[in-house]
Amino acid sequence: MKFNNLIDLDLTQLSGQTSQPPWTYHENLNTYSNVIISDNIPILLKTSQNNINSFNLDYEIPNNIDESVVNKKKIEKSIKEEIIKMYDLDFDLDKFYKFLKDDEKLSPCCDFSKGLRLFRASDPFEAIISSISSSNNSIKRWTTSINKLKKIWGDEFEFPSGKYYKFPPSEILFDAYGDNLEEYEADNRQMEIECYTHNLKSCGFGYRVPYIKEASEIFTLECDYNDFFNMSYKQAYDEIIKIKGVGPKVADCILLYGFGFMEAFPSDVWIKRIVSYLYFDNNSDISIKELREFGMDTFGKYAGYVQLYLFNYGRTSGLFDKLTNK
DNA sequence: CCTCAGGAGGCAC
DNA sequence: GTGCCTCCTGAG
Repeated sequence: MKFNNLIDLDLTQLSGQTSQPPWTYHENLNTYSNVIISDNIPILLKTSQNNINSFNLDYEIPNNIDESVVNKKKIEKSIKEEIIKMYDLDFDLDKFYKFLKDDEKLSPCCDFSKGLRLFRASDPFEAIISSISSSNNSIKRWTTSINKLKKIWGDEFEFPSGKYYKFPPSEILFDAYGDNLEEYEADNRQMEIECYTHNLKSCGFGYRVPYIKEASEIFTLECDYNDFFNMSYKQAYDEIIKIKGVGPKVADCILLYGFGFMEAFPSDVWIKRIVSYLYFDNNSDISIKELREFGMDTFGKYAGYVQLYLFNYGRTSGLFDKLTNK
C-alpha cells in the first residue's frame, strides 16, 4: 500500500517520542517493522520510503497462521486505519508550517524537522510505561529497557522476516518480579542470585520499578485506560498524574503520545532551555510549571507539535550544545 | 588499554 | 532542596 503523505519516517521513528521505542530497522531494505494486533490477528507492519513525500506499507502474517483463513480485505482496511493513527497522517502539516512561519521565533524549526510527525501509540499502556521509564533518563536507556521488557514478557510471534514481540498487557507486568531477590525467593532451584534476570530491575529500569509495578496494578485492578479517550485534557491530566512516577512532564507525554491530546506541552529542561533562549532572552528564571502554561496558552491546539519541533530543532541544529556549554 | 569520578535526567519525599 | 539508578563521557 502506498501513502502519499508528507512524513519523514527516520525523524518520526527516532525523535524519542515516548509512545514506544523505535521499530526494528532493517538497513538493507530501509524498513521500520513492528507487530500490532489487528482483528485479533498479529500482523507485522513494514514501512519504508525513498523520499519524504510518500511511504509504503507492507505486512506479514505469522508463520503459523494459514493465509487462507485471513480476510485480507478486512485486515488491510484495519492496518490502514492503524497506520494513519500511529503516524498521525490526518494531521495537516502544511497548515502547521504556516502557523510556525507566522512566528519568527518558530519558523527556523521547519527547516530542521520537515516531515516530522507525532508517533502515536497502538497500545496506550505501552505509552504509559515507556513515558514513566523515560523520566530522569536518556532516550537510549529507556528504549533499551522497554525492548528487554518486551522480549521477556511480551508475546513472541514468528513472521517470515523474523521474531517480533508485542508489549505485554498490564496484568502480566503486575505479576512480574521486581528484582532478582524476589525472583530468587520464588524459585526452588536456588541458583546464584546473579543468575536471575527475568525481572524488571534487570531490564535497567532502576528505581522506576515500583512505579511500573504500581501503574500495572492500577490498570489491572482499578481502571481501564480507555476511559481517558472519553475525558477532557484536564480531566485526563488530573487523573494520570495521581500515579506514582508520573509528574507533569510524564503526564503530558502519556496524554500526547499515548492518547493524542494535542494541547499537551510536555515541559522538561530541554524545552525550558530552548524556550528561554527564543522567547525570554535566555533568562531561565521561568519554572517548568510556568513553561507548561506558557506553551499551552501560546500554541493552543498545536502545543504538542510545537514541543516536538522545538525539541528536534534544538537537538539537530546544535542549539542544545550551545545552550549547555556554558 | 584500563578504571573511576562526575554528569545527566524528572519525580517523590 | 536532596537523593534516586544507570549509562555515558572524559580524565588520569
